[in-house]
Amino acid sequence: MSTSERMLRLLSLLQTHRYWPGPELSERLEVSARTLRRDVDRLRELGYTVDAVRGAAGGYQLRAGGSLPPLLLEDEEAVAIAVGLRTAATSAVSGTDDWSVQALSKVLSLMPPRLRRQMDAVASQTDSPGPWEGAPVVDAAVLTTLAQACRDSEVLRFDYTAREAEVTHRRVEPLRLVSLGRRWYLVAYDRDRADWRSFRLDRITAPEPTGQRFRARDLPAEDALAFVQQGIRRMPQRYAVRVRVAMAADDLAAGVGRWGTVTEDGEGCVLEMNVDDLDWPVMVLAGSGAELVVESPPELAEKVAEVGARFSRVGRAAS
Amino acid sequence: MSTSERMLRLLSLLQTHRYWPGPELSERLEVSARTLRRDVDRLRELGYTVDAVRGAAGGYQLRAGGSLPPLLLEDEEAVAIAVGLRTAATSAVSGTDDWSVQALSKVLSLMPPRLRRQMDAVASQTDSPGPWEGAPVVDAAVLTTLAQACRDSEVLRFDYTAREAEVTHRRVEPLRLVSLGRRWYLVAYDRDRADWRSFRLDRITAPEPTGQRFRARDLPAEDALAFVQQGIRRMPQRYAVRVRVAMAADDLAAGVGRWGTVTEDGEGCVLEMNVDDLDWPVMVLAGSGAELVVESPPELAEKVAEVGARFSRVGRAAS
DNA sequence: GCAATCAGGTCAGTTCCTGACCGCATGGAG
DNA sequence: CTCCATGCGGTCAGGAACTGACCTGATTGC
Repeated sequence: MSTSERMLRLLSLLQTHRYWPGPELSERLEVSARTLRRDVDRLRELGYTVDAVRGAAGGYQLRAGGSLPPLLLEDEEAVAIAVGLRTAATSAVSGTDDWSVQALSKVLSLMPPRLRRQMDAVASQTDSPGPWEGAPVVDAAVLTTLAQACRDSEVLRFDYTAREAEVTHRRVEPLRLVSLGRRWYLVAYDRDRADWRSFRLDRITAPEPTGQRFRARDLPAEDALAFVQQGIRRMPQRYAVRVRVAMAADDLAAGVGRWGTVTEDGEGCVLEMNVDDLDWPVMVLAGSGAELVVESPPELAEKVAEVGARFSRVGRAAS
Repeated sequence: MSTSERMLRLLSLLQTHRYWPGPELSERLEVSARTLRRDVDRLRELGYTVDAVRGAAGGYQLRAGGSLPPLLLEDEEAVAIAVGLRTAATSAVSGTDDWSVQALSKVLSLMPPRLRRQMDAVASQTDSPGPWEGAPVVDAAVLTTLAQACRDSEVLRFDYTAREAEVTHRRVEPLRLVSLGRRWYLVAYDRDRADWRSFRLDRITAPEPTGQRFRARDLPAEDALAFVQQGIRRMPQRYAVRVRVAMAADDLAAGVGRWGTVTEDGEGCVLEMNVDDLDWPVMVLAGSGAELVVESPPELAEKVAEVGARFSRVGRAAS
């Protein structure tokens, strides 16, 4: 076994189990105890923090250091990571979204096929179609394909379904992925139209990297995010929800989380949220079990009334 | 720079960018082109699949091989992974949950403090208090602390809030984490009570590894999962939901996802789900916008009627 | 055809790695 | 307190492995 390989195996061992007695390590690596000590020293010189406990029942332990060591993962751990990243990236909720995509595409491009199949199997059972969001869910495969094409400056082909439902074929030079609101956009130079465009990812189908690389052009905007924002005439409609609820502020806040603010107000409290989709506030209100008054928007009042009427009919029919 | 370090840097470079021209690599690594070729050979001998494209504009490329190479991550990628795993693990939805925990505890224990802080910051903005689940959310810190204690066979101390709200102090030998339904349990040998117990994680506070290690005992059960199942007298109440809905099966299925099955039935369709919590089916039904008949359970019919009545009152008050 | 790239053989010099030995420091168990 | 298992590090000599330089081919795109 070469030295490099041995170092990797040592790192791997130190990552799986907290304490390793020296003799056990040296036996596993098939080297003398002296060489093991030298290997540990080498790791330390590389910047990894290896604690050592002396005395009887002592041993070695890898501790968090200044930088992240190369992660040596079991197959199942890798699958778990991929699945987690997949849902994180496709739901596009947080501020880490684009890094999630980057990490995902890195992991995916390195995962052997059998692990990728395993991941698909798990993900197909896991992917919850985000109950609260009406936003279209992005296909993870599309996302990673585009991310890799951006990273590699590779010309890309895909079909695009524009607003009017006409499907067009595109050949573009992809620049960057942007996540805005709950949507993903691809900023790319359209070769056939000879201009920059932004594409909604949920309207892209059958993306194919061509293998052909290109030199980056100048984007006529501050950055990709700005370009997308310029291009969007009408932002997705947002509702400013304001509802008076007859219950303790704390109890309501527990069910709402960070997607709304709850303020006390006399006997009850006031719930304020900004949402794209009225289903989620409706659910919160239904679950609250408390009397309420919808102050705005009118659409929510209508929706509540509609649900009330419909559910009342159910009540009569089923009783 | 030592050979081992150089190999790691080469792997890292190959992981970040798809194609690398040989001369650029050899320059970055500060070695001759010949040595670079030898390094690539070494990688191949270690089992990694490095593709090479000859001819002008050729280069090297790391491809998915038989096994996952050590992942060399950027800080932000690591944060994204940790956040993803954290939500995957704490929401305990999928079948990968325990592997998520293991991967998470591995990543966390290796992450330098600054990255962990960064992760906390992001997670605090991200953690959606799972709108659909009434189940208590498990603290990620508790989860990973316990996972590590299990892995390391380390005696653990914590406070436990039993059903009757009395807080007791425990010293246990942790064996394994089990995720059942939407809950996490710790199977451990309680040293003071001299017997095996299972603890609900959402009732554990302030867990502290003592550093003291122990020899594993025999669990009086098939495995940890079986032990937990035996111990739980009353499983969380599950409702078998069956509702007739007057809309196309496909449209409804899109909103329900894998958490229920939709079958066509004459003009409309039938929705069947198994849930712990009736809020989620109520929301699906509210969002459907269609007439419906609740066939079971009666609790759902009551709930629908209650919401219907309450929302109707809102309708009158707001109009 | 030419230029750029990867592939791989050979060789000599040098580096570095290994195992063996040594004495010392540390911490827990008896 | 004493003993023992463990980690720490110095030194040394032999040998393995690495490196760069040089060479010849093969492949690919312009």
